[in-house]
Amino acid sequence: MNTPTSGAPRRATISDVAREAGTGKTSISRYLNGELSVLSPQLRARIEAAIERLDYQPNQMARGLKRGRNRLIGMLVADLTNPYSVEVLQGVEAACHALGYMPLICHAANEVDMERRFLQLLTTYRVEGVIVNALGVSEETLRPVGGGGIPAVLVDRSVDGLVTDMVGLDNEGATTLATRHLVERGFERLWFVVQPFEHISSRRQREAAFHRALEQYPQVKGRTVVLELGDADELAQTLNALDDELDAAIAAFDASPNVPRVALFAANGPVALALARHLNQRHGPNWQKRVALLSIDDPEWAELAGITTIRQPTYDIGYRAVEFLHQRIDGEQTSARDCLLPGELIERASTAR
Amino acid sequence: MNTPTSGAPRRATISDVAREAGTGKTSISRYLNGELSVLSPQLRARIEAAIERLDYQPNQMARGLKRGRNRLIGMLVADLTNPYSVEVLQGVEAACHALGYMPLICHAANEVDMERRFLQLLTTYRVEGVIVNALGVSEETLRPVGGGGIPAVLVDRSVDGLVTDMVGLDNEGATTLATRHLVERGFERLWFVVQPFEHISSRRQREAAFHRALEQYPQVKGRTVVLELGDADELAQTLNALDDELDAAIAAFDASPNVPRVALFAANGPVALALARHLNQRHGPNWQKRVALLSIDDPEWAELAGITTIRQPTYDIGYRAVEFLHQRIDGEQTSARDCLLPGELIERASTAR
DNA sequence: CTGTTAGCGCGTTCAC
DNA sequence: GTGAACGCGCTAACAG
Repeated sequence: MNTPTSGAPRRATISDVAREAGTGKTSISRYLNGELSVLSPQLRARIEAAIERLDYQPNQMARGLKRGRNRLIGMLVADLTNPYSVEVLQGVEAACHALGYMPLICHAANEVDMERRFLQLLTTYRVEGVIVNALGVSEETLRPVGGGGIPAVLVDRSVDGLVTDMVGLDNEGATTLATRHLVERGFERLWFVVQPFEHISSRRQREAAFHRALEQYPQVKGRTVVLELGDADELAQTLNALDDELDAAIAAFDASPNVPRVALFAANGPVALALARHLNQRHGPNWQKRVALLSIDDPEWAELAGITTIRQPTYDIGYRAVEFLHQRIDGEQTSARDCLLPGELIERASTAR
Repeated sequence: MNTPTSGAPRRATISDVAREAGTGKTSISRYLNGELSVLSPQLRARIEAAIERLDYQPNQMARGLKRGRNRLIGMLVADLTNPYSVEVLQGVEAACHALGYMPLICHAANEVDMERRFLQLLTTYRVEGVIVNALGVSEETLRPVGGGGIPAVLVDRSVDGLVTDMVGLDNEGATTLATRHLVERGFERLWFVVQPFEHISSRRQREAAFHRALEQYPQVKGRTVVLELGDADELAQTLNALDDELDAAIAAFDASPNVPRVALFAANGPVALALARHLNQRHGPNWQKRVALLSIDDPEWAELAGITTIRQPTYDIGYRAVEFLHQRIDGEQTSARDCLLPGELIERASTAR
C-alpha cells in the first residue's frame, strides 16, 4: 500500500548506486570515504556518474550505526532569548564546522523539565558529547552526562557535584574590573543587582567577588539587590522598593554634590535590561543622568542606551567548549579542567564623570 | 577519580536487555512500542526491571533506520542574532514538542554557503521535513527540498521558483496599518528604510505596500531608503547622507510648525536598531524628540527606546509552520498554501503627538 | 585493485 | 504469548 509516485521517491541507497555502477557496495563505500587511491580511474568515474544520476546521498544514520560514531554533539542552551547564548552558539558552530561535528541544538527555554527531557533525548540519539549551559538547579538531571556517561562540558556555570570540564567568564576578574572602574569614576554607593544566585555558580561568584573587591575601598558602600525576573509581580515590587531608596540617594546628591554618587551594577544582561526599562519608564530617556548603570554582558542595545559593560568573550567560550569536548571524545583522560576567559570593559557615557 | 573502565561503558542494547530479562528481543521491542496488552504481566515486570537495571535507552538512530522515520525535522535559521528568529523558534519548539518531533536547528549565520551546506547535511540525516527561513538569494540551493525532495515549509519569505507552503506576516496589512498610523499621527514625510529588498520577498512586499498605502494620502510624501547593514562603510555613508536631509527637514519644522513632520519607518528590527543607534549617537538620548521611528518587529529594546512597532505573531508563525510540515509528512497532497498572519500595532512615545 | 561476508541496534514477519 | 530469522543502509575485515 505504498504510495506510487507520492511524496517520497525513496532515496537511493548504496546498493542502488552499486548496481547502477555495475559494482559492489564496498567500492562505493570506499569512494565515499575518500579511499580514492585504491580505485581504478574508470571505476571511480562510473561511480561518480552513478551517484550523480541517482542524486545519491549517504545515510548518516546508517553509517553512524555501523561505525559507532555519528559526529553529532548536543548543545543544550538554557535560554536562547539571552543574546549571550546566541553568541556562544556562534562560537560552537564555528568550532563544530572546523572539527567536523554537527551540533544538535536544544533549547530548554528556562524550564527544568525541558532540560531533563532534552538531555534524555540527546543520549537517545547517541550524540558523542554535549555542551551544556545548564539551568543549574539540578545535578540530578545531568546524571546521564559527565563522569560515567557521555563526555560533557559546561558553559558559563558549573553544577554542584558534577565534575566536568567547564569554560566561562573569569567572574572574579571581571567583577573586580567593573567594581574598580566604578570606584575610580567616583561612585561610592554601589548596588549589585542580580537574580537569585544561590544555585547558579556564575552569579554566586560575581556576587561574592563584588563584595570582596569592595573590601579594598572602605569609603565605598555596596549592597546586593536580588531581582526575580521570572515573577512579574515580585519584580515590580522589588523595583519599586528600589526606587524609593534610589530617589532618596539621588535627592541627597542633588542637594549636596558631596554626597556619594550612586551606581547600579547589573550581574548580567537580562538584569540590566529590566533595570533600564524600569528606569526609562520612570524617569524618561534621561534616566542615565540620574543613575549610572553598568552590566556584565554586552547586548546590542547597550550601545544604544550608552551603558558601560563588561563584554564576555562569548565566541571564544563556545569555541573552546567544543575543543574541550573534542579532546574528550578523542579519549583524553585528564581530570576535569576549568577555562576562565577574561572580560573586556567597554566604557560608555553611563559611567562617565 | 578517572573513569574506572575506559571512556565509553558501551550502552546497553536491546539484546542485552533481552538476555537480562531472560527473553527475546521481540518482547522488549513490543514493550518499548507500547504493545503492552500482548505481554504477560510477569514478563512485563521482568522487562521493566532489566531496563531499569541496565539503564537502557533505545537507540533512535537504529529504530529510525529500521522504520524509515526518525522524527527529526530540520529548522534552518538565517540569522539567530535576529530576535525574530528566536521567537519563531520558540513556536517551532513548542509544536515539535506537541507533535513528537525533534527539531534539528541549523544556523546559517547569514552565509549562503552555510545555508547550502546545512540543507545538504539535513537531507543526509534523513530529516522528515525542513522548515526554512531562507536567506532567499538562491532557489538553487533549495533544490533538494520542496517539490521533489523532502517536505518543506518556508518562513517569513518565499523563494522565487520554489512552490511550497509558506507562513509569515501579512506584510500588506501590517505595512498599511503602520503607514496609516503615522499619517493619522500627523507625519507627512515618511521615509521607509529597508535593506536591499529585490531578492527577499517580505522586504519587497513591505516596500511595495508602503507606497501603495501612500496613494491614499496625496498630501504625504514617502520615499524608500536602502540600508546595507552588512557593509559598515556603506552603512555609515548612507546614514550620513540621511542625516543631512533629516537635519534640513527638522530645521524647517523647527522654524515653522506648519512644515510636515518627519518619521522613519524601519522595515524590520535590525534596520530599526541601526537607525536608533545612529540617531542616538548623533543627537543624544533625546533623539526621539527630533524624529519619530516606527518599526516592523518588536525586539526587547523597543520598549526601552519607546519606539512604536508592529509586533509579528512570531510564536504562531513557528507553530503553524510545524503543523503544515506535519501534514505534509503525513502525506497531505494539497497544493502549496500560504498562511499570512496579522501584525499588531504597539504604540509608544515615539509616534505620539 | 575489487567483491564477499558479517554484523551495527533495532523492528517485523512468521512460525512455535 | 513468545522467540528465531531477516533486513534497514552502511562499514570493515577478509579474501581473491
